[in-house]
Amino acid sequence: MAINDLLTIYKALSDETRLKILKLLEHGELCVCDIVFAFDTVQPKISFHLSILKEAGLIKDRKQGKWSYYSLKDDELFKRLILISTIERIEEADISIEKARLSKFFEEKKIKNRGEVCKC
Amino acid sequence: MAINDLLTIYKALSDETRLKILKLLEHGELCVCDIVFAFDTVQPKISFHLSILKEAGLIKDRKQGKWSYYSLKDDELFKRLILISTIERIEEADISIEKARLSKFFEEKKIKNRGEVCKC
DNA sequence: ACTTCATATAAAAAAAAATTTATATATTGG
DNA sequence: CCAATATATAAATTTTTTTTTATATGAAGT
Repeated sequence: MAINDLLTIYKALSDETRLKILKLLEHGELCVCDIVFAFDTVQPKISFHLSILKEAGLIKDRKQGKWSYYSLKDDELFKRLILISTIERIEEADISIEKARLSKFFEEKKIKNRGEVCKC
Repeated sequence: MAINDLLTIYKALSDETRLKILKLLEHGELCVCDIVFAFDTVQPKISFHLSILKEAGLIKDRKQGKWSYYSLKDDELFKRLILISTIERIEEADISIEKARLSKFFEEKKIKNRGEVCKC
């Protein structure tokens, strides 16, 4: 592994928002708007951070209709190690606000869609 | 581990000079002037990077006379994991120039000190 | 005490990264 | 085809990090 690949990975992990995004993706994929809502911020900011995580090979995306779903990409051993040990080390207290917003967002979508499968 | 500790560690690892310093420390302690020579650069720059690695708890220092000797600090499990997997992943090709300079520096000191124990 | 040498620290300048704001693309439903 | 929505991209601004330059500290030898 060239030193530049290492640098790209560590730089990707050197930002609070990005670490938290990885933590939120712990249990499965989320679309951009989920994450935007979780952080109560603007969409280009989240897209920017997602692009850096993707560039580092730590997440992957899947397009479906208008939506882009992002999830962890841990197919390489080193990245799996990094992801597992990093995500495990982030305490619930440090992500609880974002998780709470996300739950609320999911609730709202459920109500809006009358219990139907999530559209976003 | 609070998210800020993780961030401090990953930020410390997000710089080429610092990764290379860790690699150079793989086999034991070095003083500041060794590292300055290895990188063919100025001393405040190296002191700056050493302070960031130390702040992150990845290296420790030991003062002896005029000299400061730095070495890896892998007493915590997570940091040991990070250090081992990081240093192991840096290829020889990416550090060979610095190592060559360092060897030369050691040789010069040996000659200067007539084979006596390294003073710096 | 004075000078030299190794290192640290501080201030200023330069470079890199993140955020904001605006705009573009592409998909869906009418 | 048109409007609405989700996301991406670009440009401008702000913030953070790194580098450079200058100076300070502190130990060792004279």
